[in-house]
Amino acid sequence: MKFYNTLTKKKEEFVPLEEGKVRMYVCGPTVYNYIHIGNARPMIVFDTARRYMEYKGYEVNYVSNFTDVDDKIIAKAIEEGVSAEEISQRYIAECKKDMADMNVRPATTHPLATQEIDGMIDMITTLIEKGYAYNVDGTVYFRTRKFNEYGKLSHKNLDDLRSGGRSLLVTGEDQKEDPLDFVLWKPKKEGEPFWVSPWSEGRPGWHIECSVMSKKYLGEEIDIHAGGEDLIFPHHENEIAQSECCNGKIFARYWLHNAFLNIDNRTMSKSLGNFRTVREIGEKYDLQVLRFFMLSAHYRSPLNFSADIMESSKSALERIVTAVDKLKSLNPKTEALTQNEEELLKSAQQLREKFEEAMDDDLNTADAISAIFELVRFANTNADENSSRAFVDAVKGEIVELSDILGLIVDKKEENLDAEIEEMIAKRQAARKARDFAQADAIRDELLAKGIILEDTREGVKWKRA
RNA sequence: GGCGUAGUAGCCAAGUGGUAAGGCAUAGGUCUGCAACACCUCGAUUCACCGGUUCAAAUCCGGUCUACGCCUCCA
Repeated sequence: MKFYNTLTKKKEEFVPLEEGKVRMYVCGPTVYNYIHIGNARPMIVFDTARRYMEYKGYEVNYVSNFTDVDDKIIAKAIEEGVSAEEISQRYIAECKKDMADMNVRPATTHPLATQEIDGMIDMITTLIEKGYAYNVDGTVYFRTRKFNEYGKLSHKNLDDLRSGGRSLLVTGEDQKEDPLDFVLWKPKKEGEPFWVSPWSEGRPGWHIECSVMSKKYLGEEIDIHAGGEDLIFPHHENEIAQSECCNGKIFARYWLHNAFLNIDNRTMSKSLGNFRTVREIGEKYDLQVLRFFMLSAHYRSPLNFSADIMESSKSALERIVTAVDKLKSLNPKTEALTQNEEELLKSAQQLREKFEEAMDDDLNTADAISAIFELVRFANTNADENSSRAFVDAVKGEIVELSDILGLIVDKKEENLDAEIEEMIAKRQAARKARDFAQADAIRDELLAKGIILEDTREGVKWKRA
């Protein structure tokens, strides 16, 4: 299994620190609103990475935080006249709902920044003792020039950064020894939540949170650290600086970053006002469709979101679900595999190999999905009422299992219809038998109005929800 | 200004030196009372453009154009 490592700019064979185990940290959202579909991309992509590694037999310790103290949360709390905690608790709950609907599994641990303040104070203390940080009137800064590997992840050099075209000066900048120094601890402003520290009553900087939570739940050295590409600089660069200076060890071996999601070819941003929440998409589509859409491109390629592409994703996903439905509705007359079927299953096996090769190659989910579609074609062509039960089950199992690795649910649970609707379907069948097609079509239209689509297949009447 | 991506059929998207996967949409056909589903068939002599290397390039090198990202809170 290979991953593209931002640190080395190469695809590298994945070798965990401890055989059979993976320690993985994914930067989670700041919870001040419903998550948007840009937040959803890393969640889906790295959840898929986790599922695949588990499929390969690894035990994955997957940690993803919620940043629950931050300017935006405080601003929202003031706006609503409630506590910051109330805001963060509310949106953590909503986020978990969205994750469940996208079939993103809960992390092994979801730490909260506000629950880890002691660890942050400890780490900052150590950094000061070692000379990597300094306190100016209650604000603690990290001394970037003291860490000579600073820039190794984003491949920037400090001189370029200092002489960049943009001014790095912001409020309070004159206190810093160097413009690139960043905040580890800052004093509270009036009305803000705060914690007591040796330097001031205040709160931690954003970067220190992830360093501390990663260390506490995964250890000083971890295998994989992941997140959106915008986090490379400064967030992840700063995490490396903090953790490596504090612990004296390599922080993370593999750095994985997903590319951005655009909307109608434009960056999603607050200023453009074009960001879309997962909740909003969920009102129109099953979020499985969103998941399918996200996985239809490679995670390191920019992905464009539009209504048309969602529609085509919906149709594509339906093709897989329909094929599985058809397999489930078959009533095989024989049980055991025939020799011919045994041969056929070997070619199905090759598609699983194609799937694995794709996933092994830096999570090429687009190629992996194409293997599933080839399996669908295989099923549609080769499985029918004359197939044995063993064959039908094996083919169905392949499609369902591979889809499940991608977190796509294609084996929908049987749903019971109302007695009333069942009766209408029976009535329509009677009408068809009597060749009263006008009546049959009228009933079909009536059901359609209720959101039930009927299909007369060779295996009998089937229905699905619109 | 610095760093870095991308440009493959109407659309989405794999492929990174050996002769263009897959999906959606469209069209024709088989099936069907009709519809839907399913299946079959059809589409790039060609991979933004111009040069170069090579027996061989969408893939490597140089240049041009276009779009985009990070450097600033944002996944």
